[in-house]
Amino acid sequence: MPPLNLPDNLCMSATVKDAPVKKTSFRQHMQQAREEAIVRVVNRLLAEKGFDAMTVDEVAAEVGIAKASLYRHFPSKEDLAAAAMVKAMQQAMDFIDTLHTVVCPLARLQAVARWTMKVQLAGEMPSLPSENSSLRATLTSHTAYVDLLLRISETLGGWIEAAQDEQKLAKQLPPIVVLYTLYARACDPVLGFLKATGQFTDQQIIDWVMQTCFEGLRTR
Amino acid sequence: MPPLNLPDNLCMSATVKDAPVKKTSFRQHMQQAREEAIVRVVNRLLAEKGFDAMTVDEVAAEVGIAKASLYRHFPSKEDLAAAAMVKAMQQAMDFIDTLHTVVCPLARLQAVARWTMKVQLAGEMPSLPSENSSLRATLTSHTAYVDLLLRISETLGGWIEAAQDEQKLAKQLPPIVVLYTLYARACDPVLGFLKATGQFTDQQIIDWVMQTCFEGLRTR
DNA sequence: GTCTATAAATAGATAGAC
DNA sequence: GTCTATCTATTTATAGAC
Repeated sequence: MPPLNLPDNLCMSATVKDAPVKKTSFRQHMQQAREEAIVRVVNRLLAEKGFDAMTVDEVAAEVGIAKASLYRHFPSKEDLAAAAMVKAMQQAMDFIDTLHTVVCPLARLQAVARWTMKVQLAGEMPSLPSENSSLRATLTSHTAYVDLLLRISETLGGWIEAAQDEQKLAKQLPPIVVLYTLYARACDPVLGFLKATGQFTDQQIIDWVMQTCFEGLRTR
Repeated sequence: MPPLNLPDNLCMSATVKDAPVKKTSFRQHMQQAREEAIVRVVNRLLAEKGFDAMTVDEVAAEVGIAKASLYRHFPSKEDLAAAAMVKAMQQAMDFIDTLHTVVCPLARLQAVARWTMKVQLAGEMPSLPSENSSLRATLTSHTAYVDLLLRISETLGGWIEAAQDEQKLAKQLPPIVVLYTLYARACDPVLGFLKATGQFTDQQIIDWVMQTCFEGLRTR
């Protein structure tokens, strides 16, 4: 037994002494794998059609399990969506954590924007909840979601202020305007519109939207 | 009886000779007024919650008529939405037509962008149809909608090319990228996010989003 | 834990009286 | 033309067998 009462995610001991735990661990592993498969499907459907148009029947069918089994893992449709949002934000946070080696704050922000656009073009970016959705209430009471959103916002907010101090980002704009703009670009429908024309590569599309975002439409 | 078989909307004669016609005209007027009231409600609900979350019961309740009466005016929910979209685009086209006195093409484009943002903050901008919605099929087969979208796109497209020729708009960007970007900004969620903070005036919000759109996030 | 079958609620759309 | 009442399909969610 550890001397300190650490939360589970901070307990680093990988070795297990008792035999019975092995079976439990295996089961937990299987359950986790199943839930990850579910979340992957939800993530894609959420990106494709949005929360309202996504049906639980659809999710169950695509995962290949019965709907009742789905509800054993997640208590409601809103919680399904919340899990998908949390996973997407965790991946974003993971990517953000890889950027601490990049010195220039503006470059870090641009790297994040580029990453989110790539995720969106891959059809893996769950769309933002529209403001009056039933989803919003669930999300704002979902601590994992709120915590992650806060951490990401604080990290990016710090970078934004640093970039403004370096005169790299427009100082006339309040940091929250920049932050919300970056969030909005992660779901920018322009990417999908341009992709739907079938005339451009993903790389071209991302480069153009990156330019409109950071350089603006007007000639420099 | 008129000598030519003109469509109704091209018949300019305001004076009516036969008495019975007066009643018909009055009825038509009333019907048109009712339909305009319906479209106003649909427009607002579409802006608030989007097509999927909007219910026909809601529309009927807010207009103050029975649902069956609604269906006498519009054959389906999709047609309700289409009528709202068409009306919004007609208003956009009307505004665009007032801009032919403005000489600078860039100034015209900026005026249009500013106008759409004002409409959106007023809660009167019906949101874009998500790509796989049942609404999209109806819209693309709705000639009035397609015609208006085409006319607006051609007008703005011409202004974009002119502005690029004048070196006012970034020439690296294909005109279609600029056009889609302007369309997307008309529905930019950043406006709603910033308004929801309650910290800023509509004028501030519009000025900031206009700056991010045309000047970009990076320092000039 | 997964399944089949079903409940409960709500959606879009229509019938038929007035 | 507008209403009340209803139909039909779909959706979220659950009961209960295995």
